[in-house]
Amino acid sequence: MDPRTKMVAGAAQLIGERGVGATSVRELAKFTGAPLGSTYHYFPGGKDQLVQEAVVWVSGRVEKILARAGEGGALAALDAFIASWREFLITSDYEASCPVLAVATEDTATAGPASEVFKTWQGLLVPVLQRDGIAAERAERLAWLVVGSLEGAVVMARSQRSPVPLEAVAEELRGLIRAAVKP
Amino acid sequence: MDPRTKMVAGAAQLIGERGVGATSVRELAKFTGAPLGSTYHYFPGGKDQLVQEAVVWVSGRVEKILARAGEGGALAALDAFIASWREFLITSDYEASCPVLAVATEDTATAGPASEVFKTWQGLLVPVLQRDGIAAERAERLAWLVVGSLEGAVVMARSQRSPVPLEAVAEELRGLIRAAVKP
DNA sequence: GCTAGGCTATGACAACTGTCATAGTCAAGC
DNA sequence: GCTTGACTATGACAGTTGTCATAGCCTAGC
Repeated sequence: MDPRTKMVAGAAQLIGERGVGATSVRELAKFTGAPLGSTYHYFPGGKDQLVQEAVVWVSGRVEKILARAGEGGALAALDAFIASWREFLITSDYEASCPVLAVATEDTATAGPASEVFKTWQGLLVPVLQRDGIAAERAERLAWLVVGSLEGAVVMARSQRSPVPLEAVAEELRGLIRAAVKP
Repeated sequence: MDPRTKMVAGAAQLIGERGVGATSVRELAKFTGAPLGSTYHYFPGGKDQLVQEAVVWVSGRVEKILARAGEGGALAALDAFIASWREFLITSDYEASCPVLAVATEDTATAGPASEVFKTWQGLLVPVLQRDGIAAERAERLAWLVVGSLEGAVVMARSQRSPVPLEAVAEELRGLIRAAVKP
């Protein structure tokens, strides 16, 4: 893994664990084994650029999951989305939450890309829901519910250090989508 | 309003707008019109204590809303919960999101109280749902969904600078609770 | 073998952070 | 009127932050 993207991935991880403010450039360099000097070689835009790239990097991974599973229908997309968050929480031992949400919560300088990411995820879900026979307006709403509730559930699961909030939300979401798709 | 609680309230506001890391003690003092020296007079525990008190202060307000509206049944509680977040977003002109979530997202030093707050909110909702005839396990899950999805929706609405995500989530939540209560 | 350029190493800078000590103010209670 | 104690004002501290300049390394390409 090339050192540049290792820094981006490391930034995503650290931001997910401690937020943007508590993630210093020095610490990130140490964390990824890169020299501090390299940071401004790879990222002339400084910390802001690093944070932004971390956000789009995370978004790219999620988009891939969503796009691939979307072909299998709404329930498959939902399950894949849920599973990826579950795995994310478990492999981090409930230390990390979504870096995109962390960025969106903090200062507004780098919040632009984060805002687009949320819209992108929601926008990816909408046609999948529609293809399963859900009306456009309802699909828009349901897509917001799925993205919003899972983002919220991840924070709460991490904070409780327990899978319960995520699984509860997942179960209700499944029932709701199943009912919306069926009739 | 006594200057001490003015600092607590100000901390809650600033944390909701910029996160814990980006909220400095000096800025908070200036923001609330209090002298810097007073901070450590009122809060010998330093910034951590301030952050913690801000979290419980916010929680107290929400608990009061939830408890009062809960007497009117599940739908009333839900509507009150939604309304309070909507007002929160509008009066801050979509600059603020939930301070508790901001704390929970960032460092783990002060995350303990935030974690309890989420559990408290969820726990307040459960008996209200049960009293409307929803089975215990389902009520637990629905309560997590309500708290989690609204927390998520607030972040996304703020980030989109638009009420759409919140209203979408609100509408779906209303439908779900209405259906769960009825039969 | 040598040279150019991507990368590293080191160190510095000004600004800011949380924290605290100390001295000063000022109103309430005797 | 005086004293006590809550509060304010000021300034300092050590550490950390983002940022960048400069000097060195070290590997491709000729």
